[in-house]
Amino acid sequence: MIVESNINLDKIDLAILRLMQENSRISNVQMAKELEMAPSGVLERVKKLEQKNVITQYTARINPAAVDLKLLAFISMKASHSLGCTDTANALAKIEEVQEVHIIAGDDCYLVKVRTTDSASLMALMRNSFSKIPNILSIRTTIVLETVKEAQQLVIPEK
Amino acid sequence: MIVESNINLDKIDLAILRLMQENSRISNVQMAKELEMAPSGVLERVKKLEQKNVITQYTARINPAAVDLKLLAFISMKASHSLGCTDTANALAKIEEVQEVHIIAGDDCYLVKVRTTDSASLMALMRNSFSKIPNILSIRTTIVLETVKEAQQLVIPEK
DNA sequence: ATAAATTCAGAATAATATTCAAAATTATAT
DNA sequence: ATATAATTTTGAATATTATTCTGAATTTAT
Repeated sequence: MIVESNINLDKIDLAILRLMQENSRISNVQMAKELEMAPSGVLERVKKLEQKNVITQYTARINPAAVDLKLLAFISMKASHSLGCTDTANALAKIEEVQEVHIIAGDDCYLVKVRTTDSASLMALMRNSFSKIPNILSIRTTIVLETVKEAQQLVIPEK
Repeated sequence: MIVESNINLDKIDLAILRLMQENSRISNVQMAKELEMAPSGVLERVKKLEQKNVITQYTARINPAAVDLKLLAFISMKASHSLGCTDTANALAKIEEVQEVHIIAGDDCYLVKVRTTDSASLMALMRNSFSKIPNILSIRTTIVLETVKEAQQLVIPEK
């Protein structure tokens, strides 16, 4: 999947991205007003941003506590054959409670973000799912006590 | 800000959340079809989910590379007066490149997720912004080499 | 400078959101 | 269990918005 670079995005595109990032249910009419152009023109650009995979998804953010997901943890792991081991990362990614899987530089190899109901369910997850992941040498689990900021918005730079 | 618990959300609410999480630009008509109810009824529920802060935002996910944000890093920090030090966390949260700030249990105190253009801009950020954060004893920066999964979707449990 | 390609505006139509009153359902109190 | 109150849902009417398309304008490449 080829990804377009910033070069192809002009000021209007970036403005659309900022608006959409802030509120993806904004109407074309509203965007058109703010950008001072016709709704049809805005729509055209939005379609292209979707096609070019600049916009990858429209999503609703849901309060995790409201759906009983009260525990957030970061797990970092060492692997036996260091990197190159995409299998391990893919196996981690398949676990649905795993929100993020990063391959990292430094002491450990993988950094994983996990959300579960409580510590008991995290324990269950580790017993049932993590234990089956290949090539793991060691695991260090860090429990989040409080999340002060959790933005998904990107700081979209000027052209 | 009071947050409602799962108890008040019935099966239909959870189904709406799943649909909205998957595609926040889905129409009421489409949701109504899938849920086998009238569009107006769906709308009513959505409004309530917004009011109750179950849905906190509608957002477009943007490919970071497309807007030239190619570097992702996690920074963990030790603080001098351990926790209780909300000032430090708040100061971190104010930095716009900082996407997440978590207060964590364990060796370190804060875990921060940062996104910048490249390592040079991360360096600049650390020099200009992080250096001014109070109460920091030590910093450990972990560079992400590759992100295998980065979901924002929650696994919404059954009623 | 010219031609080609792209982008945009404006109008027409299709689709959707929104509102509201009445009916249905659910919860509550007796 | 029954009556009452409160909430939720529906269905129809209206307002708003999305979408399409063609010609004009702008941009880009030659």
